[in-house]
Amino acid sequence: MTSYLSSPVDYLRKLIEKSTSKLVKKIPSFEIESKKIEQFGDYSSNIAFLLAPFLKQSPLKTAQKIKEEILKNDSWLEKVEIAGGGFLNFFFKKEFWIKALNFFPKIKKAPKSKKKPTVIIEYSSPNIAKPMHVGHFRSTLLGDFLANLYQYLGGWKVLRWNHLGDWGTQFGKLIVAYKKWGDKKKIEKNPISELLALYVKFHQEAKKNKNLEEAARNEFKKLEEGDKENRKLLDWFARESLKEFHQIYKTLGLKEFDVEKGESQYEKENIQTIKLLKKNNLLVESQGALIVDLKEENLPPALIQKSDGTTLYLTREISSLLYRIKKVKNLSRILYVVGSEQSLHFQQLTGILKKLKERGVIKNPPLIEHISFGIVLGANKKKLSTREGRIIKAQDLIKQVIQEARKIVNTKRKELPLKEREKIAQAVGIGALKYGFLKEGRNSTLIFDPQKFLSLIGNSAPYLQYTLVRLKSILKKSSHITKKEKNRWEEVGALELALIRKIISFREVLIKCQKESSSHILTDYLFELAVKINEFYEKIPILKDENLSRKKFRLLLIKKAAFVLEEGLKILGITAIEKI
RNA sequence: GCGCCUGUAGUUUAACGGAUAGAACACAGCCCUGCGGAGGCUGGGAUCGAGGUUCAAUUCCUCGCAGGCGCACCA
Repeated sequence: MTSYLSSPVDYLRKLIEKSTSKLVKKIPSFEIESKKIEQFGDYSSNIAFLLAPFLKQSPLKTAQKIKEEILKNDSWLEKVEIAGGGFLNFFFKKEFWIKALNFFPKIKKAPKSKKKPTVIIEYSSPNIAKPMHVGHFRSTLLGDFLANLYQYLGGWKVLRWNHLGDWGTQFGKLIVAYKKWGDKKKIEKNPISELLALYVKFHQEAKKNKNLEEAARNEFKKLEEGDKENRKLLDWFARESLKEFHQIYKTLGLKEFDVEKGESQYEKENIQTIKLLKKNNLLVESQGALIVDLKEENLPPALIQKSDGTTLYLTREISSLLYRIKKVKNLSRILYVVGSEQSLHFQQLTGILKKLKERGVIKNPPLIEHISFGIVLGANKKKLSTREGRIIKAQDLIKQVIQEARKIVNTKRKELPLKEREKIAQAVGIGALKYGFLKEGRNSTLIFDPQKFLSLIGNSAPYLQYTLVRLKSILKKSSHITKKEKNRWEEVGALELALIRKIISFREVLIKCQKESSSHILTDYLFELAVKINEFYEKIPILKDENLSRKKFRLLLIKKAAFVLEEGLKILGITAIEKI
């Protein structure tokens, strides 16, 4: 009944649909926008522009007609204006906004069904024996955010999946290097940097000694053929590396993964995969290797087995996909949060899945979606290469950001005990880092400048954290707010209205984030909300107000805004601290 | 060579084809007798180029220019 209170947009949409159904047979999909400029109303629609050609009238006249119909059907609008040659601008009554604020954030709960569809969100996926670097942040943070978002919005069983890179000829190189120059104790002490050093040394030596590459290929071949010694080494490398990765995840405050499974775990499945593809006449021999022809999909051929009989990245990806389809109940969607440089890879994977479906091998394949994002380049616009040591390690960056936050806390909050300052520095530093990645749309190439992530002012996590702390501080100092009290104060000003509008649209923003698999819509929204609320309490003293009902109303506003900020930060994975 | 992506203030960026292109940083000023100044307010400054489609183009199409990423035995 009151669901329109949580979504004015839905209300308007239905209203417009009802009001135009007499005018045309089929209503084209139209737009309802929340407007930032006050004179354009609370929301506006372009419906008249779209209907005008059907009615063979000017947009202006069409708008006039629609407006007449709307006024017959509606009871919540203060007025409807026509402007800009045919835009319909809607102004809600204040009464509506006050009711909506009291109602927020209640929503209609989706009926509880036992068979929730499962979504796998695959992200982070670091390579064993290599340091995690800034390139991994985009996947890791966006993936964690998406998983939080799906959980928050409900209706899904979410599986967080870490697909570890622990297979391939590079491990042949590492085994050669370890056998030649490795030191077990050193590695146990400092696993990844020691393993990386070995890897780098291999490449240096390989320039002089050409037999090394050959030896590496051999060691990897042995690994694929099940050599126990090499397998043991690989598993050990993996265990030691994971220790460090988990440390980073913990520092970043990520939720734990439900599944952490390396590429090396699909040996049996690889055999099955190749059998399956062969059986369905999908494999073709070409230059001694086995490929799937994807001309029908307008894609280059997909290499499945090398001429020496070993598998490739794509082969293991297919195996992993088939494994998930077999093991995960109600699997209906997989989001691969992986860089855009792999887009061909996922197109090929999709193409192969399609062919398997056409042949009836897989009946209800999940929707697989590559959530791609632009690569992260160094400040010199060059790719961050592990091999050449041209990377910014995750741990170093985290330390740097926390240090920056610590400096500020130490000067601004000298009076707090050390422990508390440290807690703040952590939350602020890591928050700023995460926010820095999440606030950007995911398509553009990110040129990574560490300085940028050290900024703790402006559109940043600390600004939001700071705002929230202040809001909470105001609420703490007030005792005039209870849940039961209704707000009767109705002389709401423009600032308050803008705030209510913003607060109410929280859920719409989240849904948009889900639809577009992007976090920047939420960060932008939270920032705008914070700016508005800062402006609000900067200009209007609340606690000193002698008009009690106005004061109560404003406190309610603060309370709801704080709620949105806190929930929003949680979904972003940023800690909302009590003190700052 | 082929394919995909990107081009917006000095910098980093936002805008399902919509009205006056929105921010942040930096820069120039202003506001501490105030619910926490990691704040608030004011100001200057931008759509790579040329065509086309449209009532309306940063957005769509074509051709350029510039950058990035892929393209068979790496992952």
